[in-house]
Amino acid sequence: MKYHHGNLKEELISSACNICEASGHDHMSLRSIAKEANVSQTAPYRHFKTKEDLLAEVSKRGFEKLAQILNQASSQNENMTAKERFIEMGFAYVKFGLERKNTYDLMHSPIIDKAEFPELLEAASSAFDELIKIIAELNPGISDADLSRQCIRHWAQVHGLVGLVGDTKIDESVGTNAGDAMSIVTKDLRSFLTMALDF
Amino acid sequence: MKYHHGNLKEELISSACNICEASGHDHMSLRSIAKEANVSQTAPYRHFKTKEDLLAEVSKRGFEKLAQILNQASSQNENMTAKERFIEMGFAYVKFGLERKNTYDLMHSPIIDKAEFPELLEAASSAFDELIKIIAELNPGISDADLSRQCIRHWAQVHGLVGLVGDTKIDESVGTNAGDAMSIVTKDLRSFLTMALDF
DNA sequence: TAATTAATGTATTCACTGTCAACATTATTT
DNA sequence: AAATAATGTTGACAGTGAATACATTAATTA
Repeated sequence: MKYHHGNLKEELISSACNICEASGHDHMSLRSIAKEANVSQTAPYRHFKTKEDLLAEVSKRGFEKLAQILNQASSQNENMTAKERFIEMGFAYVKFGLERKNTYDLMHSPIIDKAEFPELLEAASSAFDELIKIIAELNPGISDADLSRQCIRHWAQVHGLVGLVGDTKIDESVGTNAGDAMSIVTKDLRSFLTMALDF
Repeated sequence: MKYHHGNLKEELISSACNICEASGHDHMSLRSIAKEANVSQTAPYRHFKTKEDLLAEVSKRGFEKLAQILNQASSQNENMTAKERFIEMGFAYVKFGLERKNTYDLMHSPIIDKAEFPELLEAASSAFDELIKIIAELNPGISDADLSRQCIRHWAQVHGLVGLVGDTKIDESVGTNAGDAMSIVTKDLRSFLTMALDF
């Protein structure tokens, strides 16, 4: 085995992404990440100033993936109406958030101060821009202020839904009112979104 | 100073609430909590099986406070229409989430497995029930399934908004599209909610 | 009331964490 | 070829949640 790894930074990020998705970011230690790359516990410090730096990179990739997924959802199926593509984006968003919940949690975790990571900020913003595009297309001639309001409104709708479902998913078995309500939604997510994202 | 504290459990919870609100739940150690109560580092283990138990208690109090705030928002001002009271509830919800963001984050943090804490589950559910009441009042004769859908929809709306604003608050200064949009919303939150929570 | 027991506190220790400083090896530049 | 920068390792540090064994006080019971 050679002393210099050659591609350690990339492998650390990839390991971090895997561990995060598999176990959640709170079960994520630099040591375990380093071990998965067969490298000493302090090797990551040659590539990341702090653990937060590495987490920010994982978060950034999450936002990039999300932006890509949203773009796909709206750009493929050109035969659909703008509104249908909008619903598809909403569906893709919630699907992403639920299927990759641990990553999604990290992306919105307060342990990463986004203001300190301009690239992360930009990745998040570019995902948001996908939403702006479709909403603008759906509302020709809308004012900038109203466009902003509608984007926030719909973004908050899907973002909140991911959080709620993720929170209450297990509760279904317990049988609280909230849990019951949630199962009704998740059983037909697309039709729920068609209702919730209506204007 | 006497050996037995007398009211340690309650003081630990209250200290934990304070530290959580002041510094966020990730800067919250059992040791610091114990120190604030002038007690040894292992004393909390006589009252809480694990740290998660204590955090769950803090979270529970947060949900209780939230339920109380929502109830107040709808029950005071009997002169308002149901719809106006509904908007007031939404406003009170977002206000709570933003003003006590660290507590709100803990309440929705995945580090606490709500399924393991029935009392926490019930506190969260009782906050949700406040929403059910007003939505049912607003839609007389609504089916149970539709009632669920509307509750989830509006709950997700305000929950998502708290998350988004909390996430992007600092970004305003950076001037991303998302940050700009957010400031438009927060400058007149009540009118935004009047739009976003409309049917 | 006196003795026993349960409740509630402390001291010590453990494995694990992020991080730093000092040192080793290899790649790159001069 | 020599000097330097990049990238790796070892060992240590303080802080963490938690377990164990022990000390003190409160509550129960004979």
